Order: sequence, then structure tokens, then C-alpha cells
Amino acid sequence: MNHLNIEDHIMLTSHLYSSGPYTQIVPQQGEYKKPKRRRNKKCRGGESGAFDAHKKRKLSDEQVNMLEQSFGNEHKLESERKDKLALELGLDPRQVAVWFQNRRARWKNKKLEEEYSNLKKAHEATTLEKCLLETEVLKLKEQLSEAEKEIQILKHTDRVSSNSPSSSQQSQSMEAVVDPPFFGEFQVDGYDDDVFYVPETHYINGMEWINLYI
Amino acid sequence: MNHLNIEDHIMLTSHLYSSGPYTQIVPQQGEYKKPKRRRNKKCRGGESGAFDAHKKRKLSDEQVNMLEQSFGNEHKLESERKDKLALELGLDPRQVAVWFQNRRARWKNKKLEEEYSNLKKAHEATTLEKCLLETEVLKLKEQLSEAEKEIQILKHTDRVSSNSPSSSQQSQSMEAVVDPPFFGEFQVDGYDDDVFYVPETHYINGMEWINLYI
DNA sequence: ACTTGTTTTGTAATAATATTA
DNA sequence: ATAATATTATTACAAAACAAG
Repeated sequence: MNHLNIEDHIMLTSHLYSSGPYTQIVPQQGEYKKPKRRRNKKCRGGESGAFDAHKKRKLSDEQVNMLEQSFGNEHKLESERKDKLALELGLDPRQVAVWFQNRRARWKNKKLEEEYSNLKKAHEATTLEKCLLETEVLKLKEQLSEAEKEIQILKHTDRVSSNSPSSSQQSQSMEAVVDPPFFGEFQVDGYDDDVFYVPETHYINGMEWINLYI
Repeated sequence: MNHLNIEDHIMLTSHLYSSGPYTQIVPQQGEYKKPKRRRNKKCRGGESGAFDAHKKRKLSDEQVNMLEQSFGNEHKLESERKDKLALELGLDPRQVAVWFQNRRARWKNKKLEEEYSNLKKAHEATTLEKCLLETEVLKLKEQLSEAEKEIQILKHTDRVSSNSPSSSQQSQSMEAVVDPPFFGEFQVDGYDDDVFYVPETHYINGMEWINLYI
């Protein structure tokens, strides 16, 4: 019922072509898989009958496949290729050009989504690593604290029995443990308008390693 | 020079309207800020005269503003609002619906780009923090190592004088220092490809998801 | 500078499908 | 099940930015 105006951009491509009326509007795919529900209401555009005589739409699968393949080889489209394709497919060169424009735009979008998801994975992985590192820092600090305690004890027992110096490193270590957490203030501060490189990280193999820690 | 076919979808909206031919194609914006270079070639579309009589294009600023405002309030569009807008703007309700559809799509894309840039910043910040933490871990390990050395020395002097146990924590600490660095293998590994800029950093708004894993 | 041709970006419209009331 | 709306993908046009010539 639909697809009435098969006569469309006809005569756009006034090249001589054996296939006659060019495979433009192509009802194609005669199957009609799922008739489902068509938009029957408000068959707008038909109001005044011979109106809207421009039902453009849908290049045939053949055409799209060819274009797609061509696009795969090279996203750019030189006049040469354009005209060749147009001839081969029975399309207006203009249509070929437009198709490529739109295809590039689509491609760009898809790429963005892709990169987003990659970045997300990378971010998650990095965040997790950061967490683990934080945990490790805490653990190390505790161990260090223990060690320092131990040293205090040992030194104390030393003091009553014999007298061993070796104080230089010791006090240093102590300080590190007692002092402010070493981090926390100086964080960024110097990394402001400065930029530096960071591995783009596309796909960090996986997060499988996580299972070892969770 | 351009904008020839002002006569367009006229009669599409056959509602009665005082503004006559509806403010469709609108040359509008008489300013002509930057005339620059116009596309003068191939004024296609007019080829065979009454062909392609669908030069649609460009709702007036008025119309767009209204639509935009309406969209700001609510991305969804109920029949009611649709019809109201259509009447107010002198458009076919269909056009209003289409406008909203396209607007939603555009919005989605913009949002994606936004989120991408946010995520990138967050990732950069996290990466930096991770680096700092790695540094800290190394430093702490070194300190711990020093402390352990100290303990060994003290214990040795002890052995000749008195005998202090306190072995449990001690051996644990030792192990931590001697053992594989806990990290260090799974590091990165895939960070070789391309790189991207890391400006700023600061403000990681949301790492809340972490709590789900820890 | 001026023209010509192409790419990018944004907008309008159509169609097919999915969702929902 | 049906009709209205939403979503997704396509086709097309136009304007601005660029690049040769």
C-alpha cells in the first residue's frame, strides 16, 4: 500500500543506462517480513494529490553494499571515484557525494562512542588500581609503624643492656611515619596549566585480575 | 540570490491562519554578517523546474526559539503541546513532532560528547593520583626496608646481650618487604599506542561506583 | 582576490521499528 | 490489538570552513 511514488528522482541521472529507470526507489525486499502496523493515519503529503513527488528514500542493498565497500577502502571520495560509482550504481554523482558525507558523519559518531566505552573501561581499571594502591599505602604505613614500634622496643632494651647508636636512619624513618601522610596537600598544585602525556590506553586487556583481589 | 523557492510546503498546514503563507522558508536575518563565498555553482534542485518541490529548510528564529524553549521545559512532546505549538508557530503538527525528534537526537549526541570530556578529565586526574600513589608506595617500601634493616641490626646486638621475641608482626613485616611488590606486574602493558593530552585534572566528581566493589 | 570543489556540521524530512498507553 | 509517540537510521540540502588553482 505504501511505496506509491516509485517515480521519483527519475531523470535525475540522465546518463544512458541499460537498466532503464535506474534502481532508485526500489520497493525491493519483496518479502515484507512484518507488515506490522503501518502509519495509516494522516497520510500527509498526499493532501492535494500530486504533491510531495519526492519520495526519495532508500538506496537498494546493492547500491549500499557497493558504497559501503568503497567507503571501507577510503573515506575520501575523489571526483573520479564518485563518478565511477555513480555510473556503476545508476545514481546521481550528487547522491554518491551526499552518501559519503553522511557516512563519514556516522562513522565519526560511532568512533566517539567506541572511544567513550574504551575510556570508561580504562578509567575503571585505573580507579581500581588507585584504590588498591591506597590500600597498600595504608598497609605499608601500618607495617612501618609496627617496625618503628619494634625498633623503639629494641632500642629500649638496648639502652638498659648495651648502647647502640645507629640513630640517623632511624630518626628519619620515625619522622616519615609520624609526619603528615606524605600526600594530601602537595597533590596537584604544580601540574596546573602544564600538560603531559598519558597512554591513551585503548582497552586495558581486562579486569580479570580483579578477581584476585575481590 | 539564494532562497529562491519561497513557495514550498505551502498548503501543508491548511489550517486557517492570519499570517497567510506561514512563516516557512523565511529569508530572514537580513544582516548577512559574513557574505563570504556563496555556493554559486550547480543550483541543482531547480534543474527541471517543478522538480523537487520540497525546498523545506529553515524555520524562522522565532519558531526555533519557541521550540527550543519548549524543549527546555520538557523533551517529551504530548499531542496537546504539539498541536498548541503548531498552531502558535503556524507549522504542521507533524513538523513540530519531527523537530522534537531531531532535537532529541542532537541532544543525545551533545550529551555524549560532554560526558566524554568529563570522563577524560576524571581519568586524567585518577591517573595522576595513581602515579603519585605508586611513588609513595615505593618510598614507603624503602623506608620499611630501612626499618627492617635497623631491626636486624638491633636484634643482632640484642642476641649478644638479651633475647627479645616479638616475632609475629616482625616476620610479617619482613615478608611484606621481601615479597613480590604486590603490584608491579599487571601495571599497564597496553599503554603503548597513541597518547592524548592531559591538561589540568582536579575535580573528580564521581568515583562513587567504587563503593560497589570494595 | 576570485573561483571551484570538497569537507564538516547542522537541520529537515522520511521510513522502519520499538515502546507504550 | 490499535493508535500515538519515541527511537534509530537514512537521505538530502545548505551554510561555513578549507584547500587548491
